[in-house]
Amino acid sequence: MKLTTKGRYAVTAMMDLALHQSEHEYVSLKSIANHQEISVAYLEQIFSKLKAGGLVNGIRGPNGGYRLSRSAETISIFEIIDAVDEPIDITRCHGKKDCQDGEVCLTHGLWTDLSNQISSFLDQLKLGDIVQSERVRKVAARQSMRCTETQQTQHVSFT
Amino acid sequence: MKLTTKGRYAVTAMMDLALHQSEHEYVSLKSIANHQEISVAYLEQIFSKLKAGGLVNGIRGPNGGYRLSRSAETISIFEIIDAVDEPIDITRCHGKKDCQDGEVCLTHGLWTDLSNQISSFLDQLKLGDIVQSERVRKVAARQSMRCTETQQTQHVSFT
DNA sequence: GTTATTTCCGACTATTTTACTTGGTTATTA
DNA sequence: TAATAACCAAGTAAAATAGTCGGAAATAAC
Repeated sequence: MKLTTKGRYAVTAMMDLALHQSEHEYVSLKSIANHQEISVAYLEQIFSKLKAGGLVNGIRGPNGGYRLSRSAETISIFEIIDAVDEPIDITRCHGKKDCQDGEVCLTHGLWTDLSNQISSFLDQLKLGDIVQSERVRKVAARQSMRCTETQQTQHVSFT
Repeated sequence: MKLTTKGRYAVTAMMDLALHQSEHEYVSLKSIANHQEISVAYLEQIFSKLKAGGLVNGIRGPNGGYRLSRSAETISIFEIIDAVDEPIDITRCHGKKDCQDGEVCLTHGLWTDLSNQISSFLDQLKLGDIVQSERVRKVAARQSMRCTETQQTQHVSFT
């Protein structure tokens, strides 16, 4: 798996859903866009993948929007990132194990170990855990108050 | 930190050094290039960073090349990757903690936790550990026998 | 039934990053 | 003096990323 801004946006947006879907039946992308300073168009792209991954349900029209398809406690961060970022394998030989003369490459095991390490960490972490945390609740409360402000361009460097 | 093919090449090249510096006083980039199917020019770029990071010593001229500056047991995989790949911070706000109205962003803690998780895993892993492994030794032995073969282009997808 | 809202969808584009190559210079040994 | 090999700066092609744009279809409110 890969970690890009798209993946981070996805996690942030899913947290926004988890935090606000008690207030409104469905949460619109517009409101998420306001909270998180991501364009609606880009959120659409992200949510089409989240929907394809079965993580959210969407309905159209006025008062429409999205909901989590399951409880936040059962959705892992891994699932979210995995749904939006292209899967990649960290190994040089694409997991084929025959990158060099039909044998595994020198560092094959190292990269698969690392990959597993990251995946398992993110899979243990549930959306619900993060939403629970006190700090997140505070930030969310603050964000609710300031929904329309000048957009800052975020120059993000993690690809 | 970032994980790119350059970082993987660096680790692989460092392993090659560790495996062969007992045979020759200094190991040339040419020989590494033959073993690992990386161009000498690209290896030069990588080694200039490894040298700047204090991980290797190089000397010029015939029979010249590189050596590990310390024992393989004391060099971590983290150090190697950190030396060649641009450092990046995984958080949206560049670690400033004031990405939104002077407070931390919604998922700030999540990304720093993940970043720390990855770094600590890679820092515990020493070059020596990997060289020790039986499998690696076997692959290295095989590679020693086939130093001049047609170059395969490796289409790597982990950025 | 018309209008506003919102998801849905495909294609397009600018920028950045990656993964190299090229063309030299300098040091060292034989 | 010739060969070898590190050293260095800059350039480049391809890929990936981070979006935008223009519409179409569904639904609710009026």
